[in-house]
Amino acid sequence: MGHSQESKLETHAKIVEAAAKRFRETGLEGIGVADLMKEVGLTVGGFYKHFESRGALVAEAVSAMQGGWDALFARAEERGQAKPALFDALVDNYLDPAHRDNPGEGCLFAALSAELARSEDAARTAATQKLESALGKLTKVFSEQRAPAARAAAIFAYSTLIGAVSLARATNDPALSAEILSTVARGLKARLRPATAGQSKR
Amino acid sequence: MGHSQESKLETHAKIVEAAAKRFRETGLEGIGVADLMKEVGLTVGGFYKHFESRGALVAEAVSAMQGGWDALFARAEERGQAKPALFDALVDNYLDPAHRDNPGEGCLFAALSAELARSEDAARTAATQKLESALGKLTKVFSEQRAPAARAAAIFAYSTLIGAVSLARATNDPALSAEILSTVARGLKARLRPATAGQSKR
DNA sequence: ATTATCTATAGATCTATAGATAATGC
DNA sequence: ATTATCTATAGATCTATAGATAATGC
Repeated sequence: MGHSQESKLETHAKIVEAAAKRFRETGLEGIGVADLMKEVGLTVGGFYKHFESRGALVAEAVSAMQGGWDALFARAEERGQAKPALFDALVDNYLDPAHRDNPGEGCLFAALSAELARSEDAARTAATQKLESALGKLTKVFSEQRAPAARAAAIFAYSTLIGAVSLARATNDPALSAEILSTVARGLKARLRPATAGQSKR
Repeated sequence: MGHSQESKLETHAKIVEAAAKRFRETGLEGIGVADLMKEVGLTVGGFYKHFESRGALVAEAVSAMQGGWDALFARAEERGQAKPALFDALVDNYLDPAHRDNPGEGCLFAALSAELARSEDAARTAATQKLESALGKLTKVFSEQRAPAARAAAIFAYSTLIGAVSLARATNDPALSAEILSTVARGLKARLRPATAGQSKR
């Protein structure tokens, strides 16, 4: 039995992390409180000292779900990477088979949109914040356009990405799944890649 | 107690219809066998004379799920509607708030992709057939292009539609939800609407 | 003394099966 | 006689709570 208040905070964070991964893998109802606690090396009984209810954990876990984009944005910033190259990197990363095959570390929306639609408001509010945050970042990639056009491009591209991974995961035909990912990657780059600043043709 | 063999077929079909609706509304695990039977006016016990397991019903229900597109394709055929007008009708219908708000009668993939990814092969195979069928119809809308380009356009547009409705359902911010639907509808028409045959500009 | 975690369990599910009942259809 | 459906229930979940245990921290 661990006991310090500091270790309780660590425990809390570990439960949330495990839930953030497993919920994306198994769905929001695909794993029970007991199994989540076991994954962190604890037992059921302690759970309700950390969360008011299972639903409270769902909301916290949604807030904690990070896809792989943050690193790409950070790297682009650091290297002074141009917008078109960043856009390509985001698309390639999102539509990589590795993302399709590892929902536990992947995009919240590709994994959980449908269940979020049926969830308590706390979880949906957390998801909405994640969505606005992702759209905000993506909008900057299109900043050579006027603000409304840039936001529209972000919403359009994000929808396309999420739909493609959703379909690629749903089918059990590997060829079709691969075709969806590669086709949509090509399509997004051909149709939505931002122009380099001051560049009107490529 | 109804008993004839003919009425058994009717009963079977009613169970599948109810499941096709309720699974899209509540998720594949959101309603139990007992409640599904109750919805058709029957009790649990009879279920396993109709289906070998709950999973067998899931697969049959997936096969039975029809979105609203068939009617639009039929009407276009009948009226000799041009491709661009049909494309616009498909987009507007799919991205209508009524579709977002009524998953039970809507697109299989917007409602169940993530759960299908975790389902038994029977259900995923049924879903794959539905997907190929939808892509096949949509590919014809782009038939003024060469075959590979038309199929690519269909995959791209379908992904975008599914992602948009997924996001519009997930958020609990009504303004954002409406913005996603209208933005993606405008974007698809601007970027992917097929040209009328023989028409190089609009 | 407080509290983070443990064991144990109540109460509410849900799938699947067993055996009874009452129509169908030979 | 067969069988479509019914009632009842076994066995396996899962959420949440009660009460015990053993460190922490005043």
